[in-house]
This record gives sequence, structure tokens and C-alpha cells, in this order.
Amino acid sequence: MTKLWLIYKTVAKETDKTEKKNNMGKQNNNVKDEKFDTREAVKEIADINADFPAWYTDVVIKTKLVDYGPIKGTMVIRPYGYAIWENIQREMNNRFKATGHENAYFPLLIPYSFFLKEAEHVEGFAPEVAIVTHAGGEELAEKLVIRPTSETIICHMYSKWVQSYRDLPLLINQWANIVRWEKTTRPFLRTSEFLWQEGHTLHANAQEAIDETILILNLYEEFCKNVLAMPVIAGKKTQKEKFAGAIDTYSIEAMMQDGKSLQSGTTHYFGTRFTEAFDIKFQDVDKTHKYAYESSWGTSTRLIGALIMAHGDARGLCLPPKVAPIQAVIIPIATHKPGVTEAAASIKMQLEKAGVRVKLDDSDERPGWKFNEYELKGVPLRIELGPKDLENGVATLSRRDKAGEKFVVSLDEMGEKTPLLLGDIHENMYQKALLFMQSRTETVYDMEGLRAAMEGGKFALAMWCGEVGCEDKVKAELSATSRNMPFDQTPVGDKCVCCGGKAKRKIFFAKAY
RNA sequence: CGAGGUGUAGCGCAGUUUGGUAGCGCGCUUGGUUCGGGACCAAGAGGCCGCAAGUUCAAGUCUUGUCACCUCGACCA
Repeated sequence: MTKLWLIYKTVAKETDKTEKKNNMGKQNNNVKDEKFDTREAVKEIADINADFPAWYTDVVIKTKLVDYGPIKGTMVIRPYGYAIWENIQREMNNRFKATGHENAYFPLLIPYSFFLKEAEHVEGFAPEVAIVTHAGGEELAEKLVIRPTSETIICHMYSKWVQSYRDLPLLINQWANIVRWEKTTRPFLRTSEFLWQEGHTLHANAQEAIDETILILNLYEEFCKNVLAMPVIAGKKTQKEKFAGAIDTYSIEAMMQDGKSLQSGTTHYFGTRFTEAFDIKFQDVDKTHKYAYESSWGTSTRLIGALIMAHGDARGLCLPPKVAPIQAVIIPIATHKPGVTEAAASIKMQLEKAGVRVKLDDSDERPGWKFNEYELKGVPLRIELGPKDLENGVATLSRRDKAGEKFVVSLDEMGEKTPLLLGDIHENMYQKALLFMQSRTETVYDMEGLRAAMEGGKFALAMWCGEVGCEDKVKAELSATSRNMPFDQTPVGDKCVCCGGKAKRKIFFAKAY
């Protein structure tokens, strides 16, 4: 049996001691958690409308992150949560394949020497890589990095695969797990291990690679809108915020209900930085050898976190129908009365025929308990069926996105109406989220305006001079960061929001997860 | 890594000040009555009180050490 020892390398950070002293008195506001009751927690969280709802653990993970010290904040996803991920995978794969991409798989362990080849990349990831030093009972001659991302190992393989311009473009995606030894973790948003997809493509020239970067960014944006019912802001990252090793990084940013921004997907243009480091050359039509141009892009299980925080409410999860593991749940009432069980089974068959993911819950629990249970789980549509309904030839329905409202649909129309309802629920959820984001986005012109926006939990659209010093200042004073620069660069002013100097770019600032 | 906090039943916690039979709520099991918004009655099961050493007639409680977790910073998809 192979034994692995993970060595956690930290980069010592110099700390300003006077600052520490100043902070010492400020820690008294830690209020101890009261008794944990799901209902209470949900209510409380809805009231303060801040931060990550507590019920996500109950519904999606059910346990805390693994309760074992040496592995920091890794994830356990229960079947219900994983089913959401599978739906995300399916929808995303459809889109990748429609745009000519293929799936492949590369190794988990990366030789340390590969990892060292691109300087900026190493510098960016060194603090958070886990390294295998022993295997097979012996110390390894060369250490192995557990992938924090796969650029290096994939480029190593690509260098063997690419010889001619006819081999390009090379459009490959990988579904995999990743380890990044984060200092602070948070379920789904930042875990030391997470699942993701990473696409790595090679192109014959810069423009094609840049086009790919933008193509996928647009794909992500469309995916968030049409699958997750979540509006996002797409744009280019500043040099300060870009990916380690990239020339340009783009992101989609989603607004959570506390007004914080969540980077939900990124795409990168690398130029020839990695292809030069890994010697990926091809012979072009003009007979000369050239380095290929590269892009990479990824989204992760963070998307599940985004869903939870963008759509959740006081009753719990609220899942968009496209990714909901159960799209409709049938709850029979008074099953001992004649006809109820049969009618429920018949509706189930109708819905399955119509392509709806449906569950019939005929367990012993009381109806009231089930109502709450499936609302907590975010099931978009609930179908109640009891003796009173049967008398009238209808079922009583309740939409998760308009919880509380009930309406009836005649039994023989269930098959055709349910898919329409699910579509409408998606649309309503998207509009709600869009309105929320628009209402919490503000254009600001100076630091005071920016400060007010940040303190009010808003996105701030501003002009910026392009200097990293101003980004640093905003971060230091307001603990907010630049999110991205939208493609629509129509100016909203001519002065930098921070220094008042000549503005060059339009940019979003927000507090971020 | 800096500051603060917490480890007691599956989950959430009380008990520690002042040492003296291991408790509560939820959940779980069995039986019954219920069933249109988280039911009720009755009976039950479940504990190396994080770990180790020490003080004591006696330690969940005091002392020392140790392991781990949480929150907030700094860092990051």
C-alpha cells in the first residue's frame, strides 16, 4: 500500500506588529452560536440577509467539511448536492461539444520540475500546493505536486501531440479534482479540494486564442443565465487580479444576496508563455516553426455555492429547474383514502413521460413535514394530491419561487403544463436575480461614493486610471477589490474614482468572496 | 501565520465559577392514535465529557501538556 505524506508549505508573511496591536481590542463581538435548529437558523439568516445561509450544510453536504485536522476544509458532497453537479456537467458538456471541444483526462500528480517551468505560475501557486514527497515506502527522487491546476502537465503532453498547423486548434476539456491548500476555507466557495472543469486549448495564432477566450467567457455567461438563472457581469480582470501566468484573465462575476461578488468562472489568454516554456511548436503553412498560442478556462463546484447564495431564501434552497435533482415532487395526502395512491402514481407516469425529473414521496411522514422538507431542498414545483383534489379532478400545485401561493391544475393536463411551469419558474428566478443585481449596482465618481456603495453591499461601476496603486488603496481602505472591466467601455466620467487622475478604464468594484 | 473562541450522545447545547450518581432539545427504535403547512401519547436505545499526565478519598469540573475545530484578519476559483 502506498503511503503519501503531504507537506504543507507556508510562505511566511511579514506582519506589521503595530497593526496587530491596534486590532487586539476589536474581537469582542464574537457572539456564540445559540442552539442550532434548522428553522431558527434559516429564519435568523434571512433576517440579517448576510453571508452564507446555514442550511446549505444540511441540504447539500449534510456533514461539515471533513472532520479531520490535517486535511483543511475539503469537501464531502452528499448525493443530492452531487446530483446538482451532474446536471451542471451535463448542460456544460452539451455546450462544449457544440463548440467543438472534447473531454480528456490527465494525471493528478505533476512532477515538480514541470511545475517550475513558468516562473509567474510557480510564484502564484507555490504557497498553496500540496506536495507528495514519499511513495511506495520511499522518499521520491523528484517530488510530485498535486495539481492546483493542470496547465503544466497538459502542456507537457501537448508538446508531444502537436507538430503541424493541421493539429490545431486543439480543443480539450478535463473534468477533474484540484487541490489548493487555502488558509481559510468555506464550503463550496473555497475548499482545499474541489471539482471543476478546465479547458486547455492551442491555436495557430494569437487572435484565434483570444477569440477562444472570449467565446468561452460568453458561453459561461449564457450558461449562468439559461441554466442557473443567474445574471453575471462579464469582463476583463486587471493585471493585479489576473491568473498567475496569464497575459489576460476574464471573469464572470455574480452578485450574492449580501451584495458581495462571487467570481463564478474565468478564462485566460496565455499567448505563448507556456508553449515556450514547454516547447510546443508546430510547422505552419509557411514552413516555419512557431510556438502555439494557448487559452485555458474553468468553472468549479463553486457554482453550487453561487446557486445557493444567489437564489436561496428564508425557506432554504431555491434551485433553478434545469439543475434541480428533483424538478417536481408529488406529495399524496391521506394515502389511506381510496384512489389517492393510484392517482399519484398516474401523475408520476405522466410527468416522466414529459421528461420531468419527478419524485413521488409516499413515505410515512406527515404532509406538513414534507412541504417544508422539499422547500428546504429547493424543489421547484410541488404537487399535492389528496381526497379533496380527487373530487375535483385536480392537483394542488405550489411553486418554490413563489412559495405560499397555491393553485390547481386539472389531472389530465399535468403532463403538458408541468414543463411550461418549470420554464416559467426559471424565467421568474432569473428576472428576480437580475432586478436585484441592477438595484444594487451604482455608478460612483469618487472615494466617498465608492465607500458608501461598498458599505451598502453594492457593486460599484467606476472609472479608473489604470494604476495598481489605486486598486491597492481601495483594497486597503474599503476591503473591496476590482472585479472586472466590462466589454462596454462607454465612459461614465473622465476622472479616476480613487486618485482623481485621468481615467482610462471603466471598472467594477465590489467586496468579494 | 496573527488575534480571539470552542471540544460533553447522530446533531445543537447546558453542566466547569464553588470537584461528589452524566443532563436537556431535536433526531433514532417499538407500540398506538393521527395525516390539506414541521403531530401527540407511552415505553426505550444511545457517552473513554478531544487526548495524555498530574493534584485529590473523589475530576466533565482544578493544574500542565497536547491534538483538533470555529470566527476575524492577511492570501486565493
